[in-house]
This record gives sequence, C-alpha cells and structure tokens, in this order.
Amino acid sequence: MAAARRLIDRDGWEKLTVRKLAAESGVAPTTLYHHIRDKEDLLKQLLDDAADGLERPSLPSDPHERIIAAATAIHTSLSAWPWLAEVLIADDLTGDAAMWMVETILGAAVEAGRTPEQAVDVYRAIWYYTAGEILVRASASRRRAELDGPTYRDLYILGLDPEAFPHVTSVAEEWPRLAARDTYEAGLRGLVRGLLGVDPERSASSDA
Amino acid sequence: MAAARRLIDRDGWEKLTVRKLAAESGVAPTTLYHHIRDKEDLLKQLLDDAADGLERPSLPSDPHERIIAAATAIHTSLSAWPWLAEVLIADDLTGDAAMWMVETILGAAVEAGRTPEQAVDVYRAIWYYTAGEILVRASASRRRAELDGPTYRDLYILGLDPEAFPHVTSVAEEWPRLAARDTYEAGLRGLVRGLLGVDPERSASSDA
DNA sequence: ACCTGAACACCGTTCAAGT
DNA sequence: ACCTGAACACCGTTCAAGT
Repeated sequence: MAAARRLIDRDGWEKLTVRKLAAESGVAPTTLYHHIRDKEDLLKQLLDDAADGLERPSLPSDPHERIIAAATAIHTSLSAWPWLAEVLIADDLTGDAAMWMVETILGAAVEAGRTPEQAVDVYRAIWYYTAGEILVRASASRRRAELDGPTYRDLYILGLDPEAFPHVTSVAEEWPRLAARDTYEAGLRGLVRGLLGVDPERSASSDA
Repeated sequence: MAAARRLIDRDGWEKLTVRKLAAESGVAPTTLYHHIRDKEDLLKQLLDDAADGLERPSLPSDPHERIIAAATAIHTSLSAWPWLAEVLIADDLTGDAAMWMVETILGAAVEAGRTPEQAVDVYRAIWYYTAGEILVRASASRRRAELDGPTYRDLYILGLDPEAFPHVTSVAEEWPRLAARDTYEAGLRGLVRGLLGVDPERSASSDA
C-alpha cells in the first residue's frame, strides 16, 4: 500500500480512487477488494500506518511547555501530510501515537492543577485549535496552488467598503502576507496560558 | 435554488450531485449548466446565500466580551449548518456577514491594545479554534448517527493499556459523555484571555 | 487463495440539436 | 434565451468465473 501513499502525495487524497490505485499497482480494480473491505477501509489503513510514524519528541518537565511540545509535535506531523488531518476528522483520531499526545496533555493539565474532567476540556480545546489550523491552512494553500494568483477572498477583502469595515480594510493590502505567516505556536501559547492561567514558573519574567 | 438546500438538509452536502438536484427540480441535468458554471460554482452560490442569513447580535462594549459575542454568533450559525463550515474551508470565507465578524474582532483587539497586525493574529487563532470545533464535532456527530453505537475510537480508548496511558484510561469510561458536552465558549474564553491578557474588568493593567 | 472481465448503478461535463 | 438527449470519461462495488 505504498503505491497509495505515492498517489496521495502527488494528487491529494481526495483524488485517490480505487481504480487509479489498481492501475498504479498493476492489478485489476476488483483485485483490491480482496485486501480492503471498501474505500473507507483503505483510508483507515493508510491512517493507521501514518499514525505509527508520528515522531515523539522529548518532553520538558514544565507542564505548560510539555503541552506546547506535544501539541506542536502533532501539528508538525500533520502539517507534513494535511490529507492525514482531513481523513482524521472525517474518520477518527486513534492509534497509539495520537493517544500519546492525548495522554501527555491530560497528564500535564492534571499536574497544573486541573481535575481530570477539566483536563479533557483542555485537550479538546487544543485539538480543535490544532485541527482547525491544519485544515484551514491546508485548504487555503491548496487553493492558492490551483489558482496561482490572488484568491477570490483576497480580492473580496480589497473591494470592501472602508466605512463599513475600517479595521479589515486597513490591513487589506497586507492580508495575504499576514495570513501566510505561521502563527500556530503563538496562538497555542495564548490558548494554554488562557486555559491554565499564568505559568507560576515564568510569571516573574517578561512574557510575549 | 432552494431545492439544493432541501437536498443538503436531508442528505448532507457531500451527497449533493448535479443529477440529483436536476431530478429534484424536475429538469434535465444538463439544463443546470445554464445557471451554474460547474459544481463548485453551485456550492459557492449556496455559500453566499447562506452567509447573508447569518445573524448579527448586539455587541457589548467591553472588547473581550465583544469578541466572545462575535465569535459565538458565527459559531452558532455554523453549528446549525455544519455543511456550511465544510464548504467554507474547502472554499473560502467571504460575504459581508462573515466580514462583519472579522471586523468586530479586529476592532475589539485593537481597542484592547493590540497593533492591527497582532489583531489579525488574534482573529486567526479564534477562527482556527472555531472552525476546528465545528468540523471535528460535525463529523463526530455524523459518524455517531451513522453507527448508532460506540465509535471505533470509543472502543479503542477503552482497550488502551492503563500502564502506558494512565490519564486517558482513567477517564476512558466517561469519554463519550465528556466529549459530548459543549465546551466551545469555555475554550473560547480561555483563548481570548490568553491572547489579550487578563480581563480588564478584573485588573486594570494591560499585560502580555 | 488469489486474481479477473463483465456488469451495474452511479458521477460531472460537453455539445450539437431542438423550441 | 432556454432546455434537451446522446455521449464521454470517469466513479465504487458485486459476482460468477478462471488459475
């Protein structure tokens, strides 16, 4: 099933079809149905394979930083294969590698003084933020690659009425540049700070 | 094209096909191509229509609360039609109603002391969080509706090794209940607090 | 056990032809 | 201007038949 990954890397996972995969593998389309139950099963297998390959970075002892490290690790892996994130939410987040992130975040949140129930809320907020970042940015960059020019949205923003939308229009020209910046970690830090409160270890020093 | 909305409400927007829409409208499939350029154009028209219908709640004067109100309004509207959020990220977030939310958040962030550039970062973090929440929860509930029983993931979590995943397994039984709770606003408040600093109502100093 | 072609019930889209 | 059937190039999936 390495052929599947090759096709996905080239054309994106939405373009993967049973028939094309068969052709790439030099086999009849119907043959694949001896190895997979249906197309959904094929994607699930690819998902599990990829999930096993996620990296597990070393973890800082400070709970805040540990959450940042775990979330950033997942984020980095998923950014490399955005199709993975899309299958992930279309399907489900499982696999030991993904669970390792959940475990790390829950543990750190509990250590930071949350109840287990609150820790689940912390994890969920982080996952929503992370999944959203991946999905929105992946589809934006795919669209940009297809278009090879300003998107419909960029043009839309430039055409807005400055009286009705003063703040948006004041950054309209800069929007593409600002939107292209990677602000995942900055946002993540804000989120963790807001959810867990100010880090006692770092409250004395200045904070970004 | 109210027929399209009827079909989407019934079967979900992924199931909408040009041919079925034609049948529902009592017309030949090819006829539709006089009103739309292609299927993507059809979805874009539906998107613009729906965006115009978004509600615009009254806004509190406090910048923090104004951001919460704007984000929650968008979140409420999108929750009602999750397909809208999916088209939205597959396509693009435009329309005056959506821009109104952007404008509101940028204005409030600037009022809270951010530069216009930082205000864009605040908006982006909120949008990632909101879009992620909608998309993850929409696909989870759709999956649950299809399955009519515990999901693959629920079972997976229950089968985890307690030694390797102590925190996850300690809440494993409660997971479905915890995951079903609506924690959007709580997470959003944490995010805003973390991004903008402590609520000025509780401390007059602007930090971070 | 593994693979196959034929077939079924679908797709989006084009195009020449009708009113 | 509006609508049409025929046609093309695709889909996922089943199934009886081959080795």
